[in-house]
Amino acid sequence: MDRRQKKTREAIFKAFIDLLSKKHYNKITVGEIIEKADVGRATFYAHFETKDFLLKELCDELFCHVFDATESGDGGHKHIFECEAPSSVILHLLYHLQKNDNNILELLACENNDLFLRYFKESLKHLIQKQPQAFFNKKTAEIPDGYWVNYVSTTFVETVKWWLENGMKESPEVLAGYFAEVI
Amino acid sequence: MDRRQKKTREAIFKAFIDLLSKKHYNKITVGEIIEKADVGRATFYAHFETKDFLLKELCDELFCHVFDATESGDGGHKHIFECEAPSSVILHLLYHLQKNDNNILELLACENNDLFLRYFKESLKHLIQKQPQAFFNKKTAEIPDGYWVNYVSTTFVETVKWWLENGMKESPEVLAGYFAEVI
DNA sequence: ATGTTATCGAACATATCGTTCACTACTATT
DNA sequence: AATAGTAGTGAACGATATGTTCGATAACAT
Repeated sequence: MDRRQKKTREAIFKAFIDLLSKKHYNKITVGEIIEKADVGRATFYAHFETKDFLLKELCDELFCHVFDATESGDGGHKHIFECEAPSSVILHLLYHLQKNDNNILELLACENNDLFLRYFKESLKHLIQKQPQAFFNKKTAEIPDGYWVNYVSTTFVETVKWWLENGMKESPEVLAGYFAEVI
Repeated sequence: MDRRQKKTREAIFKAFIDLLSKKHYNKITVGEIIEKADVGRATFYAHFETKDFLLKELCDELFCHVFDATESGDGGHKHIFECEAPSSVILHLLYHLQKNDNNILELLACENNDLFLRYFKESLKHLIQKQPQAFFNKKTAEIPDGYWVNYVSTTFVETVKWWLENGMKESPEVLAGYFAEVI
């Protein structure tokens, strides 16, 4: 990819994340984004059809990285959830969050980012459906699958949100304990 | 209150609910609302400062009615949650939802209404904190209160949402069973 | 060196917002 | 029934944001 394109794209993402952590998505204007990113108006629209698409692409990039990370070269893990015992998937994810890869925390922590949380939850749902053994161990037969998947993913998202809103004082282990407790 | 004021206010609420059930809050314009409500532009702004305030007032009215209903005259209940055994609070609430008082269902069911769900959840939190015995019976000591309250209210909201999205085939009893099961 | 592509920057038409104002219609009170 | 007060009307307005266009410039790949 052209170096210029990459630079522009990243500048826009960065400006957008910056703004998202300070104000509500609805109140952010394209004008603010391009000013902060120091990018021409036409350039913005050459990259993203609308502000909504910008958010979507941002989410795709972030969650793709978090849930499907492939690190090449430095001997990193191939796939977050294939190199771990299923029981520690949650813990692993919490560690990633604690390290704040990709500044994902700013976005999860800030109020009013429902769209963002929705994407997070959707990614989780896919994960749960792929790796049910990590989550389904306590499932009782009478509850429908769809209800259970929704329940588990929501609870996890809310657990993380609560963690952030309360200063992330707990260790990932303690938090995973809370999560396991209610599930 | 002046009959005209009341009529206008209700026409605006009705139009707004109508639109909310069809499209995303962000995409609804004041122009659409006043056209559907058949009300002058200046009139709208005489009643509501902005679209955001309209939503807030709508939520206040609906949730106030659902959570704090006082029916006078026809021998109705004084306060939904004072005339019931604590254990059936959830069931009672589900019955109310099933009857679709105030068209609240359209709003909960439609996609993208996060603001609305937030209000619902906040109301629930207050309820839980007022009536902990209805929800806290299974609480284990190690979990922080804030986490638990958030967990229970979120799970309830998500339970209702799941119910709606799947056609409300289950009876309130069955659904309360699912809820009790996961909690 | 050359053709291609990305960005710039300014201008543009369009849409929505929230306000204003003179005018009309309704309501409550006497 | 007359009147004073209140609410709604509808058109117009300035301000702001949107998404597009286009010629000029600079960076890129080969």
